Amino acid sequence: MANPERSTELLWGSRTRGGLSLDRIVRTAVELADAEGLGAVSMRRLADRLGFTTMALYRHVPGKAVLVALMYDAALAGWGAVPGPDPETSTDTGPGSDATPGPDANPGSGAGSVTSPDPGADWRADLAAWARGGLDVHRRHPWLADAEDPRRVPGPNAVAAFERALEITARTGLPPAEVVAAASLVSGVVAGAAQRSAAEARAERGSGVGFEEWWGRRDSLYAHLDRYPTLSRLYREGAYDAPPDSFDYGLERTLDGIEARIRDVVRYEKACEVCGRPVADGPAGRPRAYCSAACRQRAYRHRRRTEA
Amino acid sequence: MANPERSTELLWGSRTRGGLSLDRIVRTAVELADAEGLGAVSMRRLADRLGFTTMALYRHVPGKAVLVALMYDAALAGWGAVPGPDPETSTDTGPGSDATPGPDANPGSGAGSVTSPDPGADWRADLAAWARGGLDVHRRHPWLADAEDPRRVPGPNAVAAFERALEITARTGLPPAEVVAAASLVSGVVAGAAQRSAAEARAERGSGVGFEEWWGRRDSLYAHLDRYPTLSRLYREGAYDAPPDSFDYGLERTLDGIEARIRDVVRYEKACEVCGRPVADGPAGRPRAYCSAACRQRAYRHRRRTEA
DNA sequence: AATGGCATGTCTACAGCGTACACATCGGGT
DNA sequence: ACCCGATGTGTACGCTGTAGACATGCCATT
Repeated sequence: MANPERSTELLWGSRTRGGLSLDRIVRTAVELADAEGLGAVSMRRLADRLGFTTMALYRHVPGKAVLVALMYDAALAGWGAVPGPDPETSTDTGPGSDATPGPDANPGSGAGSVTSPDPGADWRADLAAWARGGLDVHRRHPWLADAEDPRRVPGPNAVAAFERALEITARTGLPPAEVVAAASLVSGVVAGAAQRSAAEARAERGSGVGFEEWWGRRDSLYAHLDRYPTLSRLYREGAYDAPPDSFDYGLERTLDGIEARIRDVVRYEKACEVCGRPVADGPAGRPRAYCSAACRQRAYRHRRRTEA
Repeated sequence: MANPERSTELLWGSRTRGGLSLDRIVRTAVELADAEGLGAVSMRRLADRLGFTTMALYRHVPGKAVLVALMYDAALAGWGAVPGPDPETSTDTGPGSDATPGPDANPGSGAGSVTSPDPGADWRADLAAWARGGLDVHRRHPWLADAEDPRRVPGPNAVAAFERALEITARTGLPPAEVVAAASLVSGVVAGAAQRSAAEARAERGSGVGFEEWWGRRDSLYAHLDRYPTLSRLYREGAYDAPPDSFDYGLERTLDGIEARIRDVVRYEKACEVCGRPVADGPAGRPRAYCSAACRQRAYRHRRRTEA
């Protein structure tokens, strides 16, 4: 050990300064991405910011794809939380701060929960709140949309978020496959809005010009649009003067659609009195009790026998 | 001209072989992207395929961003077309083949069109067909999702497609701003589904393993999922056995939502019998005929006068 | 106490990307 | 005859992710 500086540092320096660690890497990467976008997170820049060389990162992370996966789940911390009335809300960042509130502290799936006595009530408000929460998360971490990957193994935070959506959606009484489909649909609405919002934010930062101003200067484009009758009629009628927020509109329409679907399908949630298979009522008339003529006949014979 | 080869070529070679041209570049780029994804379209590879050097491309295109914009609009050719019963359907490819069917050959916005006598009828079927057409386009060009850009100037094909969606949606009788919002919403559903489909396709090609198989091997993930009660209950109940197609489900729910919105809002489309301004019915009760008490009183006085 | 092995960090190098810049060639108008 | 713009070529720069060889320090075993 010919270097006394190094000795001094090791002997007297703050002990925690030294090690690179997975947590520090991921946390710093998330900060970098929050500030400058996922594109700004290169291994070199990240290493620089951490005060190490590029290749040091590879001692803790096998490659960039995995790093992004870790960032992704870290950023999703808290989305799955039940919004309860407790004041502590901002427990977000960091893969180390185990913000995942253990799904087992569950919001009353089995025994009746105290706060909301009726099981199916207010799924719509809760699902809307969940969606808005997701949009908030995406607004805090605009790069999330760029980090999407259909083959990514979901982490605890991602699963917790989806579990929460399923728990809410399940209260609608829709059949299981549709619960998943509906929750996924709303999740997709959130992801789509987040993507548009993030892309616009990036464009604005990249060009230095705001949305309104940029599109206001496209006169050479608008000159061509007279040829499209519906488009120009709608424009003349003020369709673009005060457009509704596209996320709100999409979310409300989607929830309307799910609501309509519930009206159509919940009556299918009845079991055949004989064989237990689901019974689909007709579009009108007296509700059916049996799934088929065979079962009805079987029930009839059974009744005859026991009554006799 | 010391080079006799060059002379021979110029004198005897096929005349059209020579020039690089914007059309050829864009067409070839689209082919390349169709076959190997947008990521495979680098200026070097594209130039190689065309038999020129990289920098030759820059004599025709200012940069890659513009090239992608040209590819994008070229790939959208045909989406805006009215699906009339004519057998010629596959007029898709190429920025040169002016496939845009001139929006002025319009589908009966003004005078009553012959084929569909009732104006509002079947907006739902038409909009669904438009959405499916869009998904088809995206399936033929899976890279379209990667080429999205909120600040891109739309080309004629993109505008034609949106015009078609607006034309259909306008038949619902929704107010102008909502026509745009609803059409955009459906467009977003298409884009979202296309994105998921493309990402999955790329993952499949990249890993060489199909969706089912890949997720079937994630046992080490599923081992963790017991902790999530709703998720595992739904799984046990078979929610994942025969999942509905996510695009179909999302599209139908979205159209349901628009339908519900029409029921809620179309009654607002009535004009005050006195001043002509729009009259909003209350949430219940007898429909209003006047926009204000003042107008009602004016109408009453007018009636008294004319009857007397 | 010495030693071997492993974890950690560093350095150099490579293939790929978009594109700026200097240069060669050719056709057409002054 | 001359020049000039359009077109195509070749080289080079800075950026990316990461493979591979090398140095160092700590821990467990001998």
